[in-house]
Amino acid sequence: MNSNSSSSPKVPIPTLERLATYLRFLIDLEAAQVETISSTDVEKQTGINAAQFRKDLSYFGEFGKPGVGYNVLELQARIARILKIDQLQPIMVIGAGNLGSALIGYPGLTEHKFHIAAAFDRDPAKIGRPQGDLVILNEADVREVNAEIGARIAIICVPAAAAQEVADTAILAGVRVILNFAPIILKVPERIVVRNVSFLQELAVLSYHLSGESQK
Amino acid sequence: MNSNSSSSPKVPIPTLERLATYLRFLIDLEAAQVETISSTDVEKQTGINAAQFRKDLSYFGEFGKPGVGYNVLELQARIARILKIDQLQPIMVIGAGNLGSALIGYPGLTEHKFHIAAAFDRDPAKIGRPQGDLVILNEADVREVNAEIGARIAIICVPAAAAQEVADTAILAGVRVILNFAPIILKVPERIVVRNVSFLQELAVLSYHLSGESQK
DNA sequence: TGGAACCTGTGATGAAATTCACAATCGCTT
DNA sequence: AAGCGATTGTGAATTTCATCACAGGTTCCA
Ligand SMILES: NC(=O)c1ccc[n+]([C@@H]2O[C@H](COP(=O)([O-])OP(=O)(O)OC[C@H]3O[C@@H](n4cnc5c(N)ncnc54)[C@H](O)[C@@H]3O)[C@@H](O)[C@H]2O)c1
Ligand SMILES: NC(=O)c1ccc[n+]([C@@H]2O[C@H](COP(=O)([O-])OP(=O)(O)OC[C@H]3O[C@@H](n4cnc5c(N)ncnc54)[C@H](O)[C@@H]3O)[C@@H](O)[C@H]2O)c1
Repeated sequence: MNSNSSSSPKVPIPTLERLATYLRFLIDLEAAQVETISSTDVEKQTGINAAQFRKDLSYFGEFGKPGVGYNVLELQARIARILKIDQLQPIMVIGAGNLGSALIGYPGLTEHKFHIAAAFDRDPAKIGRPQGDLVILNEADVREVNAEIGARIAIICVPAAAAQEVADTAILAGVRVILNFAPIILKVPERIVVRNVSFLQELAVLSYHLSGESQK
Repeated sequence: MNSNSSSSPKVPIPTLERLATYLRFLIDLEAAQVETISSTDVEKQTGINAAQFRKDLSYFGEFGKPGVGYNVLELQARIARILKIDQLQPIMVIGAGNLGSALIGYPGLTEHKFHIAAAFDRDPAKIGRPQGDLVILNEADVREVNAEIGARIAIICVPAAAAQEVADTAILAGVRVILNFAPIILKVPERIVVRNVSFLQELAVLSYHLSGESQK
């Protein structure tokens, strides 16, 4: 049921997930004026196995120098390139409620070259309201607006009952990948990639780990 | 770097994650007044492989009846029990900014028997302010307050720079597992389980999938 | 009562991801 | 210019996870 549409050498999804972690880490290293880092340093500071780090990178070429390590700035740039966030990546947010608003105001996105180009809602009370740098637009105009901004990423922050519908709309408007916060499994065409974020799922796993001896 | 501190029969983490999905699904089925469901139905409606579903459950005993399937209510109850959310599970939220506020107001938590018992912040402008059913408390009082409420789960919604510090505080206050939203890798004792939620990571994976031929 | 349709639980098998382990390379020191 | 410690990149080994496939239950109906 999955998504490896194009690329040839089949990069593991967990590798991609870690890539984002590395990028974050490298940005912090840059801020700390570290110029070079070795895979063992990475392991010490992030807990990610050194060989794992090297292998992850090896899917995309050679990045380091034996005996020395990796140049922080260069590696940062190359990872950004791989993830296609070396230049601003436009995103649309659908649903400007509690969660959508938090995202719209989140500066971390910009730091990683994600740019919320438009936010939509269906509630007349919200449409037209300024929110951060944006004005909330009418969800009915998704298609028309996206013809201009060309977002291929949509973030869905509407209630579960509306999620499938707005996903369909977004796809019609040219969106190719979706980050879904609604607790529902979206049905989408093969070519569309969806990732779900579920706080409940995370909490459930944690709760499970509250092992046997409840009070101590 | 990881978390499988205790349990004996070694349940795969992905299984635990799916358990929460099943629970959500079963709640929706209950609302739709479905009484019984088979693993093949689950596959049809969620996309999760039927054998996977059965195997996931098999780690915890036998739940179904051959030829019939699973009783929705019973399975729901048993999964909730496994995940320790069969009765209200108290949680503390630290950081009542954009994200923390969204969580505090999120009704989905209650539906899954998670209960935000207290929310803390350090900003004097926020302390004392009502928020949903709660009043924001002073972060300096985490320990004292938790002696009363006994939360073992903490959700960290403070800026990265403060995250390690509040994690330490939470652990001192008796917290055993942490859901961390700050983009930083927390250093915690072995026995503490941490899960990180990173929107940036999710977006990065999606962005990667915007394959080759950029404009169409 | 017997047989067909339908399901579960699980050992066996296969696929994917992680980790190991080592030859090859680099820069420094003498 | 040769030797050494550090570090990379990557096949091979290992571990973890997903799927297959089937022996047994269960129900229904004739
Ligand atoms: N708030 C949280 O902490 C949280 C946590 C996890 C998951 N979620 C999920 O995220 C989603 C949004 O949560 P929230 O708390 O922001 O809810 P919310 O009710 O605050 O916001 C939902 C917004 O979507 C808008 N909306 C409804 N139908 C729409 C449509 N068809 N088109 C466009 N906009 C539409 C509403 O007007 C509202 O502004 C929900 O599915 C929720 O389950 C929220
Ligand atoms: N907003 C988002 O959409 C989003 C998305 C992903 C990740 N995050 C991460 O979540 C965290 C919170 O994000 P946010 O948008 O809510 O930020 P925010 O600035 O709106 O809120 C942070 C809150 O933490 C409080 N705080 C700071 N130091 C504290 C301390 N020591 N103890 C207690 N409270 C303290 C601040 O007073 C503030 O109220 C950040 O780490 C951010 O990177 C946010």
